[in-house]
Amino acid sequence: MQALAFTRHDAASQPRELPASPALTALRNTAWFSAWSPASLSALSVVGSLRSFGAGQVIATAGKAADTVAVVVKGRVRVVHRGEGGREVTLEAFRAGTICLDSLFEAQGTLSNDWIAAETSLLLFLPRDEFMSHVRANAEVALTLARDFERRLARAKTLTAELALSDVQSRLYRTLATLAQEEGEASPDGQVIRKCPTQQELGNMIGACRETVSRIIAELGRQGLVISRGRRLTITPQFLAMNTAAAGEA
Amino acid sequence: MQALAFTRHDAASQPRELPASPALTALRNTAWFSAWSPASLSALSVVGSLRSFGAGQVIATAGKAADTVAVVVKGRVRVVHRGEGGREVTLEAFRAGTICLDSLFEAQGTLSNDWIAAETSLLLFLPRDEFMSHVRANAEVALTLARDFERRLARAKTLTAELALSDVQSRLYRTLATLAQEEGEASPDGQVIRKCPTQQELGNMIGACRETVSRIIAELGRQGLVISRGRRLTITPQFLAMNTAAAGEA
DNA sequence: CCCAGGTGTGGCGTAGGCAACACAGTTGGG
DNA sequence: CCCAACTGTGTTGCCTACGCCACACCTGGG
Repeated sequence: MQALAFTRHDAASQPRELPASPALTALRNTAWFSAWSPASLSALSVVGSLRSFGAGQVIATAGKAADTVAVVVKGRVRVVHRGEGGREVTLEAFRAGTICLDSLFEAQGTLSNDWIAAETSLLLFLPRDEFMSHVRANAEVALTLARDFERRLARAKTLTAELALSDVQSRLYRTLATLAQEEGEASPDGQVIRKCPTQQELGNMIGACRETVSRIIAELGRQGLVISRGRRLTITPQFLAMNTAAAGEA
Repeated sequence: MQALAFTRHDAASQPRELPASPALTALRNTAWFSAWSPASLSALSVVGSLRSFGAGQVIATAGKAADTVAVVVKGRVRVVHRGEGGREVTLEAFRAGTICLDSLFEAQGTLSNDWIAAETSLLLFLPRDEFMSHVRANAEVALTLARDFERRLARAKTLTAELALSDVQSRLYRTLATLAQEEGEASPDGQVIRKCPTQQELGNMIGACRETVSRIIAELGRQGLVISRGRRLTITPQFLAMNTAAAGEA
């Protein structure tokens, strides 16, 4: 709202203000907001606040009032549900350029799950009402929102289906394959996943325990389908071929 | 069935406009469209077509082009994913007044799952593009859409979490409880669920097999927490008390 | 160098899927 | 009205996938 005037007067009489607000740059570089008008962006950036989190740090816990939305500027955020016995599942993951939205429409909404920084991350928090009023003003933007939700819904449904009718092995195979495709960098041996999620984390993503994941990956290694060295996991092209579009293994 | 009304007006010599189009009435009575302008509704109703389906009948199968959306005017639609070994899960259920949306935003979207009529149902099919152009024209409506998706996402996340970390028993307890609250009619003994889903269907909803569901319900009956007679299931208030907000049982 | 956090492996116990039947209810046809 | 043909339910037995426990080995960051 004021932002434009702000920057302009900056040079002249501004006591202490960054010439190119980091929040604004963050918004500009965020894929999710690509359809937004510059005016909305700068208006939003004024009321937003940047905060960074270390790997594993808790960003918010279930039950907290959902009065703010978080843009993932850098890093990765996981939405985690904790069960009784210390077990937990990762329900969703938000990578850089996406936005964590939960209970957006409930009047007195509260977060339904915990948000954890999966790695060192930089988040931009925006007041929910402010955010929503911009969405409300622009049908195209509202559609972006709907599309985003649809994508998330599709993912959730896939996971549900897998949990209900596949075994741990196939679930792991599939997530390794997609991980390779989305994160992997090509190399002579195959797709290399640098900074591969912990086996515990992999387990959480597919509803399995650490040990089982370990066993399966070890077996894959023995078969030469995968090379695991420390934090780096290499997925061979053959494995990829087997687990994309087809699914059958003994 | 609609055919009757149709023929009647036809004979009466109205070549172009039905005085009270069944499609329009359907739209008007559908909760999902309550925020829509009358103009949009009648425009849509003109291009919509009503069709009815018997219980268990397949409405559409995975892979079909998602070029139409379906409003559930009467009855209930289940979205089902079929796995290899004949097993299947119910991923979502749409009751009367809701609208089945899938792959709404993909350019060449195809349905990702099968749609089955859970009971005798009446559906109104609308061409997707037509539908979308109305949504696009009105931010408020687009927001309704987003809200709808968010609700579905929340449900999906709950199911995922349960599948990953609760056992069949607690899952069943919870769905029985919600079923009682949403479908049940009060009675001296408790909430009566008339036309309760088959045990097979219950199993599909929670990713369990028929036998297990049977065992658990039988046990509940023995404990007097539930009365199962034929197609009717009665949930006692005590059971409800136990499984709403609290969850712990031996 | 050391400690913490990640990984490999073995054993044990069990939830729950699959198969297999036997007994209802309901439908419908003669 | 009665007997088939179904469709849904109760129950029992077997068998495996996998979670949990327990412990030993890496490995990389301070």
